[in-house]
Amino acid sequence: MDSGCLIFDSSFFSASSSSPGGRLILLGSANSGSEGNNFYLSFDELALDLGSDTTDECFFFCWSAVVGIAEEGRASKRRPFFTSPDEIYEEYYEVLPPEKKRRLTSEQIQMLERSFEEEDKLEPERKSELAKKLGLPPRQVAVWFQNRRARWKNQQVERDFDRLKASYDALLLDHDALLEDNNRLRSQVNLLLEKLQANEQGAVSGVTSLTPDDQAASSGNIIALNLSIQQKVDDLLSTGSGGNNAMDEVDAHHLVADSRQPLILPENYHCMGLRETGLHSDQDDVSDEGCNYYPGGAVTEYQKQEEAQLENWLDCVERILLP
DNA sequence: GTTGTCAAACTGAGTC
DNA sequence: GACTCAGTTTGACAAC
Repeated sequence: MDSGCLIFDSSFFSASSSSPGGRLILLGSANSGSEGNNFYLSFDELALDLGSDTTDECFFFCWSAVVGIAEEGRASKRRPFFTSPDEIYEEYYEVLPPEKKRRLTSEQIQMLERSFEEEDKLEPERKSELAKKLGLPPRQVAVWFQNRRARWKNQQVERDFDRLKASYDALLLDHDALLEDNNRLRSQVNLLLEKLQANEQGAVSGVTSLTPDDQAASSGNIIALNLSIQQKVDDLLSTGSGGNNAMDEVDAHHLVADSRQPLILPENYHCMGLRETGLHSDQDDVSDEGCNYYPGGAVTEYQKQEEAQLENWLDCVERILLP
């Protein structure tokens, strides 16, 4: 007798060989032995057979015919018929010698996966039901669900990582574009500062280094710069920074709190930038009424006012452009 | 034969 | 006590 076996009542042998019970008996009679009126079948042979092509229904039918379990080294342990499939399962797997890892069949895995998709938690009733359908001990079904939940969690972490990385890459592109804008605007500011300084030196000596055209161009540049930055800030505030939500929520508010106010220029600033040369910002649709026009040439009060305001405004620009 | 990967199974702590 | 979870161990299997 093997280390574990089932003992069948001799009356069981009268079952038809075409029935599930008959199939089991045929196997038993072929591979095992007999003791008096009882016949035994090794667990190994039984498990092998049940694991191959025996249906779930056959499994239960067979087990309901079991009348006892015997183990090597102990007196034959007799017991009445099992009263429920669960009881049969428990006793079968308790007596079964500790197996090495049981690989699940693809059919079993498919059924488990379908069940997992429906619900990743396993209530006791569902566990028993699944265990019966699969021909597995409930404990193994529970372990499979536990491991499956762990695998799902790992996969979720990987999915989150991919999503965040894509978001980061997009943000990086935004950042690079902003840096480029920053540098371009900064060089414009430097250019204007240089011209401003040259103009100041000219004022001291009574000669302006700026021709009327230069002055007009300079003012035009300032207006364009102003509009460019204002547009940039407006874009950031209204549509976000290139469609990145995280940036929208953080940086746009940052701009509102820290940087927008300085961009509010003196009321007549855009007017002072206008020249009789006809230079006029296309985007500037504010009326020209009340504007101060000043003639080119020698330093005037207008120029002084403009320089003072320009310096003030450049401070504002610096606060925005410099980190 | 060694190594790496994956999945089954186990363990201990925490929760209800 | 039953259950879940994070972490770990162990065995099966494939690739080299």
